[in-house]
Amino acid sequence: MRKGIIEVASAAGVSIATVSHVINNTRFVSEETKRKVFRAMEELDYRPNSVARSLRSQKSNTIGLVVPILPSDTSNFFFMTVAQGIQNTLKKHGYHLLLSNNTTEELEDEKEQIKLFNSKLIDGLIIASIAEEVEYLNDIVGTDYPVVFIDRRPKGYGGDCILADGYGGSYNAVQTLIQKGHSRIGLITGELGITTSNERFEGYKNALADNGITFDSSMIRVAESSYESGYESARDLLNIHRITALFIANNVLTMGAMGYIQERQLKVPEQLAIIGFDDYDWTKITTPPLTVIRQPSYELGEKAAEIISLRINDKRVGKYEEYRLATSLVMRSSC
Amino acid sequence: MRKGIIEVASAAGVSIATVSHVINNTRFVSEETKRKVFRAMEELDYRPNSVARSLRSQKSNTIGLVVPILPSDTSNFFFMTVAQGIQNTLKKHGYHLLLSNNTTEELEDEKEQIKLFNSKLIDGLIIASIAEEVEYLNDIVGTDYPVVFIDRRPKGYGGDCILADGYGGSYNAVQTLIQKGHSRIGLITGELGITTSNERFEGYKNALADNGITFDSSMIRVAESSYESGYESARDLLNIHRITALFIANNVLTMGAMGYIQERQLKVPEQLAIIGFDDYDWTKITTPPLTVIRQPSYELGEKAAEIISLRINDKRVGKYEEYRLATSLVMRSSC
DNA sequence: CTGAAAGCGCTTACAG
DNA sequence: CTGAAAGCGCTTACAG
Repeated sequence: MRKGIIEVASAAGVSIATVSHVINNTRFVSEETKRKVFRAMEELDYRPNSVARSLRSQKSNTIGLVVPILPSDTSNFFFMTVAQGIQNTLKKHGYHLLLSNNTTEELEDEKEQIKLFNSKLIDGLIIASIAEEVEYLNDIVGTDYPVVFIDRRPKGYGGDCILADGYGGSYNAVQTLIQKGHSRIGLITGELGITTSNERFEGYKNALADNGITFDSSMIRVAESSYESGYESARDLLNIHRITALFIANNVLTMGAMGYIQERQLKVPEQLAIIGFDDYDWTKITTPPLTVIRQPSYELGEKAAEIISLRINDKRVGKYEEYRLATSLVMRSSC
Repeated sequence: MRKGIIEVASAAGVSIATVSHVINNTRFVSEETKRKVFRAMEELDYRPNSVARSLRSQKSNTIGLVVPILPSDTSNFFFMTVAQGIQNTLKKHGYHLLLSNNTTEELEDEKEQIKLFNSKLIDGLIIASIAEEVEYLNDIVGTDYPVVFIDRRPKGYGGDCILADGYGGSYNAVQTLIQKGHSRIGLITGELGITTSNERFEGYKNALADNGITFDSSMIRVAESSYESGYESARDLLNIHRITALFIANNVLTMGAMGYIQERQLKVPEQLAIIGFDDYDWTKITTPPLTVIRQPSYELGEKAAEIISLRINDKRVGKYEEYRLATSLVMRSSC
């Protein structure tokens, strides 16, 4: 049986109101009284029941996180790294993290998860929505708590947005390949629609254009996010085209494409120059080690956690902002 | 403003008690009345406030998960995969998942996180404790809720235990190397103490012994769990010894060791045969693709979630059990 | 077959 | 400087 505030109050010889105010530092209490209360809490090993606290104060100190991770997609560690960044910084701010994966890529599923969160009374929501358009949030969230969007920027609802500079990273990658003398540069990208993929695609196109290289859509493969799909895209592309370089615009696809390239025993970068996406340790151990565009995924999570806690505590009011975290080229030996 | 049970009751023309009983199916209500209540709930888009529900019923439908993941250890996806397995099956049982990483490898931190969970009223705890001895749980958890241990089996507190057969996997790996003609087989293992590492170490030793090969402790490197540490261990081992085969007993260390081996341009398996641990997609794309011991991490999470929900609902009472999930050898080209 | 009411453990006006 | 009491939104004996 855990002790409650009543036991503490009586042990300290004060009212429960005073105990509460001492805990929350919410009105003046004399040093003397404070000491007695602290002592009583100590002795009883008192921990405030945060369920009761939540019910009364209508705050839960809990943030909900919804990210899309297919069960089949066992290699997509991007959102997991983001989640870690979120969790670790949320903890510093005294918030808990309620985790929910959208495993079906269905919008209904996403809504359902948010509704579940609602019944638990969350103070904020961090979401990488699968939808391009999230007007539905008006019905479900209303103005009950702030929403922070990560990785992609949907339309139709107001919230801060934490993104990596995918456009810049992609431009940079293609520019680098061009400078190395390539002009027949293939692209494997995740499905278009979400801003993330769109921007990376734009970066590819603009880098070509700025260098006077004609865009050829047959050098592009749009793939769903899976190892197999990356593998097949690389195979198709390399069998049809005499491309001399390949840029792969996301981490799972990079892995799959490398699977095909390793199997086919292509000499990299001599026969094919490669730049992949996302900097994980495994990119150091391919043969040769992979040049990649790094996006700061952990930091993206940290930032999202920071921003949402500012919003919750009204430190930041007014216009929603978009935060862009820089990407960078990590040069190794594949190009 | 969200609607409460009172609005539903008055809209349906019944008492709140009846509404509650309809929702929870907890006593007989006439079909007629049920219909009215359901209609009212529908119209008002009523969602029970689970904070209030928790406070009153002393259940939260929430499970806490504590796993150790160092912030530096950006490649340790084992527990993340486990967490996914847990989350996905918990969702099916109607439970939420509260996630907390122990990022310091300090026992105090672990305790603190559990205490935080306690104040939120969790119904169960799933934990991969960093401690070999968890008697402290008696004070913190008492008998308030069931605890399920994953990945490693600590002493001093009663709870079901979900483990992979690390001993068997390790034995199998070494046995395989021996059958390929190797007798000078190095081992890189995570720090001993936790049962996981201990068992894998035992498997290594017993496989040697059963084949009449003398154990030589100078062929062993004990490393902390990081890419760098794996890299350095491989370097040390290969510089000192003429080993012809290497077994690496965890995933992060495998990656680090492969980093060194790739850099040194060793011919695998000709100059060095290798078996690693954990089957991730990246093991397919090294040169050559890596033979590994697979442990079913996602399934381990699923199992943990299943067991804890059985315990919570008293479907399973009595003696705590240990569940062993089989490991398997995934043969590729590195040995 | 259903209702009136207590109470889960806190926070927070109100009052002095 | 501090206390008495209402109330957050439910569940659950108790009663009929």
